[in-house]
Amino acid sequence: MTRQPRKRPRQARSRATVETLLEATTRVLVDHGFEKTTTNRVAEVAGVSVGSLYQYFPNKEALIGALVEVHFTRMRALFASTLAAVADGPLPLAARALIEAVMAGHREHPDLHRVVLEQLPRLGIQAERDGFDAFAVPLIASYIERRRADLRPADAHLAAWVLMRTLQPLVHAAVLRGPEFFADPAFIDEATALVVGYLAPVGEI
Amino acid sequence: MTRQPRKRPRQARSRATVETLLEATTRVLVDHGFEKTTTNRVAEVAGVSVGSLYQYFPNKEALIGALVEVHFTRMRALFASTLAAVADGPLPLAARALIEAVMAGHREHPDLHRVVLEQLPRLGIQAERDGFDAFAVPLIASYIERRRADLRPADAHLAAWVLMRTLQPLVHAAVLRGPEFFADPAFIDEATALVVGYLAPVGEI
Amino acid sequence: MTRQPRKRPRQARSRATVETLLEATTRVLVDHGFEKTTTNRVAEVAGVSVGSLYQYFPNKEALIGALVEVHFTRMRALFASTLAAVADGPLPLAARALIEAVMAGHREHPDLHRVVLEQLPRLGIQAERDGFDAFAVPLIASYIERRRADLRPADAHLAAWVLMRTLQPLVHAAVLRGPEFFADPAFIDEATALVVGYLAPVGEI
Amino acid sequence: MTRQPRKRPRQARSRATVETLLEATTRVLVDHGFEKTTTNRVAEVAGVSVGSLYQYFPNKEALIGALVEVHFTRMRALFASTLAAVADGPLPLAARALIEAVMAGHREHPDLHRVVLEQLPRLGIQAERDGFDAFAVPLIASYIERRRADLRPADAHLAAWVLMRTLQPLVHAAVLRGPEFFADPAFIDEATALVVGYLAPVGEI
DNA sequence: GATGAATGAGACTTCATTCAT
DNA sequence: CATGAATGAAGTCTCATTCAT
Repeated sequence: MTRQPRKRPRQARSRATVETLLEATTRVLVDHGFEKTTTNRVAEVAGVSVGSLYQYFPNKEALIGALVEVHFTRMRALFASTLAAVADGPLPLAARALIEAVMAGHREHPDLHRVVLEQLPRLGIQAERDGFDAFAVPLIASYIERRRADLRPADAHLAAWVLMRTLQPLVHAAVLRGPEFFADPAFIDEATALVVGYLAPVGEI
Repeated sequence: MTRQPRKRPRQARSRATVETLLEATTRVLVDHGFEKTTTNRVAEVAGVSVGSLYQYFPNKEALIGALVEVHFTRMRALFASTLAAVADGPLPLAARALIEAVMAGHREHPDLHRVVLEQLPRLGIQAERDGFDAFAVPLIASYIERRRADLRPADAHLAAWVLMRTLQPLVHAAVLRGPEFFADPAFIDEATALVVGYLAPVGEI
Repeated sequence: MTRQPRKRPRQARSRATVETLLEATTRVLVDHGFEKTTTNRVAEVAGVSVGSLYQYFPNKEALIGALVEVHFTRMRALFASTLAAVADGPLPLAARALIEAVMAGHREHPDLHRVVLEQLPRLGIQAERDGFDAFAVPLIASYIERRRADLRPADAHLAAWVLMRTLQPLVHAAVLRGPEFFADPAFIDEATALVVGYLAPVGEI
Repeated sequence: MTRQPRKRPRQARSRATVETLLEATTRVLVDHGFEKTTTNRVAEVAGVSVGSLYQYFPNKEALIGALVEVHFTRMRALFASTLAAVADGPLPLAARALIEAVMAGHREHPDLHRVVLEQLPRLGIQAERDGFDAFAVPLIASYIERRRADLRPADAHLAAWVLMRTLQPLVHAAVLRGPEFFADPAFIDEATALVVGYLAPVGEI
């Protein structure tokens, strides 16, 4: 029911336990899949008793939820800092940089990411609102807004949403196709062309 | 394990049973969600015994799988016939027609489709690729190939894949946002712009 | 409940069906083991509908029971005729002949025999009374009785029972050890020594 | 699949639970037979939840297997100590002592033993060999070896195997015939005669 | 007589969660 | 705070048997 951690760990030991539990959850999720991820198994892998798990997470949902939150927190930071760095440069460079940043973010733990993304609907989380979109779409929208003169879209927010809902799955699909495909520069060229062609189809910039 | 129907119904009676079971699955899935969709409940709603369910579907997965298959079969037919009809016209019209066709395909049973789309990952990532991409990507690739002179992409197959992995999630996201958003013509405009901008950014056609 | 065939097949076709069903039962039993022997599978292998199976056998027990009965009928005939042939010769030859006869009887379908013997307790059949012992023990007892002067045992019936309960499992164990062991003449020598040593330990005959 | 206990009980409480479960299994097996012995019924009789049962036994087979193992462990100890005690005395006394020991081992819980013996084939033919033969045959073989001068058999190992595969079923058959027969001293006389006649038919010892 | 679809009780097993120690 | 034994509702699936066609 609740999806907040039952209590904020104040002591160092508690924080360590929580950390260990999240890592164990990751491993079990990646190794065995969601269906076989039981709280008992997670506790065992974490080297902790089930009771302790329930000390920090009121239920299974909260456990997975915390993991998802970690993922999104990392991605938000990555995205925001990259955008800030390239916001004033030419569009093609900015697009390419953002795409590469997101791909880099997934390259680290592709298995975990797949499993996390697959579980979003099940957690009743509106990925769009609670996850990443709610954070990234406004950023992109204001970027488009600022450059409105050079870009095609009339509705900056809608365009930002379209880009998000387009690029994210594209990157995920690329991740899932495996590292050989992933490393192919042709793919990044095409993704960049998609963004640029959508925002500035006449090639003004 | 298996996801094939256990046996083909031969008599009229059993064909009706299979039909009833699929309808019941749809209803239970829509009303209660995947987690609460049990074989017993489906059988009960279908007014049939569990045993009969297992006569035709070796397990729960096969039941959902059959539903997904029905969905994909319809979509493939819809996609192929629409593409055939617009393949010789101007690109923007073709793009718009295809997008509208796919959206129309989802408009019929939006609840069912939402639930089917949410279950795809669980049925194996292959589902999407095998179900639709393997069918649609070659069609699009040959379309691009034929018009290679007018279009930007060098690698027709890669471009077709990018479009598939881009548009499909975009449409799905739109479906999941609900009917109000779905009805907005601005969304179709933007999706069309995405395709056109990607394939012919300088607007030759 | 009942263990009698539901009705005696009078027509040729019926007799053929019963025959086919028994053969199918044998094959399924040997190939899949008792646990996986279902009436539906037997009917399928027999190329007959389950309904037809129940036309001739009131329940599963009766089906297996009929098979067991066939086995015992063959063995009884084999045993009786062999004993009749050697009853008047020297004990060691008689013993050896009987042992070899029983072994020959098992050599034909060792898998079937194993499975039949394993199922005896489950069928609630007192192997000793209904199966083979009730038939063979009196025969052996009367053999001992007739030669009482030359043999050790005081209680012919008890001795016959001991021999039965001794040799039968010994032969079965030999069958289960496989054909290499089975073919070893040393084994038959030992089994013969067992019988002779028991009946006439001082070697008078 | 597995027939090993799922986890070793560490606390006193859990050891008690395992004990209770085995006793309950015994009772249910004796009262209702194998077919009607369900894990739920066993748990209920044990006054424990099914979950607890599955905490210690991965499946029904393992439960029965544990019972059988207890039986064999007792029998092995009984057999080894008896043989050690009589190994240096005269053969007839040794034979009689061993037979009586094994019978005494069965006399304690005849119902349980009957049911265990009936289930052996179902648990895999290996059970007998692994459970007892692999242990007892070498012991008997070395006994024969040591007295090779006084005994008939040339191949000590073969003779030991023949004796095992002969006496064990004989005792079991006696157990299954019920206590009246069991108590008859004439039976033990005959069994002893069987062993002595086989090993030393000329009666030297 | 034959067919085979349908039945449904009941078997085995899992796992999130609690609570005595 | 930690432990881990215990819980038990609930889920998936099987199969002997029946009966309408």
